[in-house]
Amino acid sequence: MDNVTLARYEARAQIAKALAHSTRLFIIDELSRRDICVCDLTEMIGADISTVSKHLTILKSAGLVQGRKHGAQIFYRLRCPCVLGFFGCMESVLKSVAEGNACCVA
Amino acid sequence: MDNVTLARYEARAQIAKALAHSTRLFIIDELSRRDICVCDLTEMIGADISTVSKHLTILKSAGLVQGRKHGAQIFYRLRCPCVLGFFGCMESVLKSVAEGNACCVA
DNA sequence: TGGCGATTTGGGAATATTGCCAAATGATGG
DNA sequence: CCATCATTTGGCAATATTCCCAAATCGCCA
Repeated sequence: MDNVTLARYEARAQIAKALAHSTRLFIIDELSRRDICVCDLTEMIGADISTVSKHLTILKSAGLVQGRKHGAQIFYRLRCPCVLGFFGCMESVLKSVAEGNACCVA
Repeated sequence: MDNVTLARYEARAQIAKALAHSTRLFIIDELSRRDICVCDLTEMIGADISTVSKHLTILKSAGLVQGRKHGAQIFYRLRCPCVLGFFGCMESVLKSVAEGNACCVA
């Protein structure tokens, strides 16, 4: 695997890593419904606000969300709704594993 | 976030984690073209065979690939081709980040 | 059965991630 | 300017991941 190819896969892996945490998946799911500020997300999640902020930083670095200032608050929004398609795929995988049968065909 | 909801997100995160490594993304990409045995994958990747075997174990535990014995070799195959859709999404994200414009709309 | 090639497992060191606290920064209104 | 609320950053301990080597296992054939 040459360096260019490797770099391509690492860039992709960075996005997958951003999705590889339950809290961040929750955030994306909620942001798919509406834009939410950090303090509201923090309350929903129940973790320290600095923890939530760092999760948002990871999602932002991956290009998945975007922050927009509104007064002292910062509202986050989903930048790439296509990731939601992946949620559906994850559900089919989980379902097929649970049932022991084949997975989605395409 | 109640426990049931959390468990659901953690199950999904497990799948995202399986995709969160360049080597494993490479493996999935190759397996989308044809079934390949561990030794061939090892040669393509250029890592220790035990490392490749562990990557395959992670993908298998996530329900993404499946091994099939053929003599002494084990051929792996993609169990859930729907993950390939995520590859396309990752490319749009990367492209939109590079160009600084909006991402995929759906 | 014995030996060989293919694969997995165990173990451990290097590295990365997670999540809290404390402190710094930013924005707003008095 | 000062106080206050919202958010980010720094730092650190706990935990998880990665990857090599060595050893164990598995399947086949002589």
